[in-house]
Amino acid sequence: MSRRDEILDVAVAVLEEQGPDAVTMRELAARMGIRAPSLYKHVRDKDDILAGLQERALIDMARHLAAAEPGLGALADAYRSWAMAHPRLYEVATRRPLARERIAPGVESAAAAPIVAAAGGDEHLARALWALAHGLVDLELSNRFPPGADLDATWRKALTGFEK
Amino acid sequence: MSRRDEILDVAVAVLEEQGPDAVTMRELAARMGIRAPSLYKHVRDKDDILAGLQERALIDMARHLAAAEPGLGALADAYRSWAMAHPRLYEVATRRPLARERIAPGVESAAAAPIVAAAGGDEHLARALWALAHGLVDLELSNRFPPGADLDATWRKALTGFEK
DNA sequence: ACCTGAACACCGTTCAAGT
DNA sequence: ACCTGAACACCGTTCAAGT
Repeated sequence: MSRRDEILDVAVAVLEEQGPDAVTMRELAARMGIRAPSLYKHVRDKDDILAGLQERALIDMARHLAAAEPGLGALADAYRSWAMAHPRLYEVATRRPLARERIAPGVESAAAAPIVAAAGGDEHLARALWALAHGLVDLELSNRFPPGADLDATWRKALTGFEK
Repeated sequence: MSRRDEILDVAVAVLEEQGPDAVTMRELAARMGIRAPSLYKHVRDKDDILAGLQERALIDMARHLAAAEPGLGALADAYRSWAMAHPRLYEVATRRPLARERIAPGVESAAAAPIVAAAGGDEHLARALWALAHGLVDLELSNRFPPGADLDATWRKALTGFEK
């Protein structure tokens, strides 16, 4: 395992245990038993670390979506459950531009593939479905729905428009 | 105009002209001709300023949505066009938990009202529509769609599922 | 090849003190 | 009532130097 991958492992741990503000160069270094400046021998800058987290999130999410049962409902469940299991990682992965030049080719399309398949190949439908799922997840993660809202029912209602 | 409102005016200007990272206590103070510590006499902390921006965004967006022609398509256009006209403000307003205790009561429901009306009072449908619009806007603002994607067509396709 | 200490240019925030 | 300077505890990052 490369030193860069070790740094990313630590970053994931800090992100999930202490939240995004705790992901500092000094904290990552401290967990590895070195000093912050040493990180720059293995990583270009902090943004490079965040791009690495984004890539990992996309890869893991792609695997999770690909493993879902056929059908729009199961895919939607998979999308939501992955996001709820990794809320901080989901935010890091989606609330910033895709670092296309820093992420291995094919990762983006692999994550999109199950959605495109569920849309029967219609790219506009696929984007609409993705936006719908993302919007629901993003608003839930930001606590924007009223406390006590029945979000299962909201998801069901949301999908009715798109079920054939 | 209260000193707090002056600070919020400056914050909006900095946000739109220089981006979110430039919204620092020192920069706001400098634009007002004072020092950063002085801001704390008029504002509790930086989060209070962000909550103020969130409130302003919701109020302005509510007015804009309420002025839309009847019908789902016009409402969706209004949502998207407000967000694209104030992209930074949209992000500040939506990418953080609603500061319910810091925002005047009624602001949240006023912003939601046009969407609930378009949903014929169905709260689940209203949330689904909101999430769909938010997801499309959020992904567009984060540059997540492929360059050159025909997003007008995506919006049209997205809404077909919900038009009666 | 990998790590360090010292340093630079920043942050948000507190507080005693000035007018 | 409003503003200030000095200070504190942080940031990301660079760089010469050490092993």
